Amino acid sequence: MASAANVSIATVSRVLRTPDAVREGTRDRVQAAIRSLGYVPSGNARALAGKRTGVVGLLLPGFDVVPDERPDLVTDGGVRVVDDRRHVTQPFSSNLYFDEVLRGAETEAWQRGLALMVAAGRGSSRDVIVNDVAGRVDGLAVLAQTVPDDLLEHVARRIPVVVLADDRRSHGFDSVSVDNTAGMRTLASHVIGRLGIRSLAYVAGPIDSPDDMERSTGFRSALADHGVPASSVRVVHGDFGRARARELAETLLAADVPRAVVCSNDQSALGVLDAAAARGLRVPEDVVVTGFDGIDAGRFSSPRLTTVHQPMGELGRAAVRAIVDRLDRREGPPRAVRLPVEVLLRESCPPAL
Amino acid sequence: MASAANVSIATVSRVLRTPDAVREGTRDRVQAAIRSLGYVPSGNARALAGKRTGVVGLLLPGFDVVPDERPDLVTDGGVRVVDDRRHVTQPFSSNLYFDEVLRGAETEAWQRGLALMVAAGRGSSRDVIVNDVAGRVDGLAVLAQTVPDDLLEHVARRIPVVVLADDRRSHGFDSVSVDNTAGMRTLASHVIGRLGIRSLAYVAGPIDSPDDMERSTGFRSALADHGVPASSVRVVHGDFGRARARELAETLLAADVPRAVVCSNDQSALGVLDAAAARGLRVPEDVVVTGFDGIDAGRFSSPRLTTVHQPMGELGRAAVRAIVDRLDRREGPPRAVRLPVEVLLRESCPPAL
DNA sequence: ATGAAAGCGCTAACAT
DNA sequence: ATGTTAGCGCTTTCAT
Repeated sequence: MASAANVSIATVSRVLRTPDAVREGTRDRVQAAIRSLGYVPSGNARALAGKRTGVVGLLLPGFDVVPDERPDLVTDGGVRVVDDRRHVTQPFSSNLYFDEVLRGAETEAWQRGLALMVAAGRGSSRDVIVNDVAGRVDGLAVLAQTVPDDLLEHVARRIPVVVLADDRRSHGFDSVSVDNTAGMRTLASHVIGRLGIRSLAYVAGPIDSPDDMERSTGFRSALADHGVPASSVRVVHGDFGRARARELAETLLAADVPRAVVCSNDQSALGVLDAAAARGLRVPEDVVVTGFDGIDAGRFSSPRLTTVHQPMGELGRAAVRAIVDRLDRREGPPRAVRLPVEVLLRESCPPAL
Repeated sequence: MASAANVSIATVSRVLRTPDAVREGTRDRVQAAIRSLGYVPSGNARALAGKRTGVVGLLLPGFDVVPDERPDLVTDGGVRVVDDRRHVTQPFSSNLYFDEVLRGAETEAWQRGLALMVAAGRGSSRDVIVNDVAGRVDGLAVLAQTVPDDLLEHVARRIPVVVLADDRRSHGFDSVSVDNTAGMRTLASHVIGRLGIRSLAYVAGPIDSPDDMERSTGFRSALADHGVPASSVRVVHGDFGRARARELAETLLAADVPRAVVCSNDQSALGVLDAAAARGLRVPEDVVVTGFDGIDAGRFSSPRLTTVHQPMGELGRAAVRAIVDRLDRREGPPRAVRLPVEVLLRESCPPAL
């Protein structure tokens, strides 16, 4: 390549990185050669020589997509024809969540001239994958609970690691998370203060979930703010899943029906909606229901779900920013970025009754 | 690193790549050192030495996310509260399309021990980005119309390139696309042959769209198959957009209403649904409507949209497979993979009337 | 303004 | 079974 333009390899490098440092005639000659030879510089060699890769990594939890079963109606001309009328809508929301994070990270990365390498921490090969991407990038963003702590610590000794959706300062990692507490506090204040509801139930998540803990704290703050005794609130613990929440709500809504059911996440709230419908209770007329997350299914439920929306795309963007920050400032205590959330009032708990 | 375990650098390499070629004691010593030093091997150096990166690239069209505007209701405790009741659902479907492709590619890549680098060909910096990823990967998958041909040809001289969702054999590229023709033919056959409808209208897309051409061909085949004269079908050309389709359909459904409106894509079909609703026509009782693509919005429309579903995830997977194939067999004519589609019969055009 | 040469951190012969 | 060594394709001084 270099020889085709009668220049040294160093000059080719200059044409690519610092074109102004090369005389015009020479530059043109080199560029012509690049074109005619179909030359594309090796990013790997560059990264190796330059001691930085210009790539950031993003580790998502397993993507495992389970295709749903639908009966063949006929197979006509090699094309499957399926009766999709009763087809149960997939709980695709969790995937969407990651997709948005990914898109945010992608956007921010390229805006900063960085490439993005994605990987999903799938099962057994996870360690290999993690090391593999860690060895190719300048910094790594990891979604909470995707990678065990010890592996993360190992990697963090070499490159900046930022944990998403979980405040890990205490573990020594930079983190980007969402303001669960303020979000729930605001939503609950709406229910109690604005709508004037004082008969409440709370559907919590698993006791060990950090998200749930923060949201519960926010909920209790709202109670305190408005002088509602915590003891007057019936609290049940679900598992963040729709089915379990529905079971719990069947009981909750059996007698002495609360005027509001506040849930720690959207899936639970959807389960409560299911139970309310089964019991013939109208939402929001008989009971208002709220969720947390802003998953897509909540936009399509009936009634549509009032919730606290997490800025997924921003999470991805902030992650990349955090990595870049850390790259510029290798030392210093871990930082935690808190992203604001947004309360979305929809039909299941409207602005006013 | 090597010295910490009293071995040569070559032995470290062996422990990592061919552990069995190293005596157990030595291996343990090296692994201990790896752990205690937080050593992560450089993927770049490896790629450089090994003459292959183990990474495939995926180029998507711009991800540009336009956040929608919603009015602030109040801002309470730093948390925005928004009345989201009338919030128009975003046409997020096109994004979902790419997300699924991405997920498919991701899955296939990691199953084959390859990493995945993603980039969105955004505006001006596109050339830079393309070259940047091209220089870092063993092969590149590009979504149709993301990158101009000359750039693609340049890159293709160095690494395998496969074009997605567009049959580019004629251009010399490998490609993975979807069987538009058979899909439309099958769906139209259902309408004509099975439902016995002979009064049809067809909403086409832009005349220069390869997708549209194939679908039109499939449609005409179905007409011929069932002896319906092409001249009896009213054909209008839209732009694949919902708004334009609605305008066209207003006219189409004004008088002499066809029993079926077959559309070249889902967005158009949704526009037709809009028009039908505006005119007080019942779907499917008065007129049946079909689309093509299988976008999510069609699962949530009312009535739900009968369509031909494209296997987006498979597209991504097949793309990675095509790259790997080509890597093993650098020479030879371009190959075109055709993926099967699936007809999904939903309420807008049910299995039977 | 350009060339020469020393690495960057590995892998892959080739030796021992 | 392990060490030695020559690159891989660049960037970056240091000369010229």
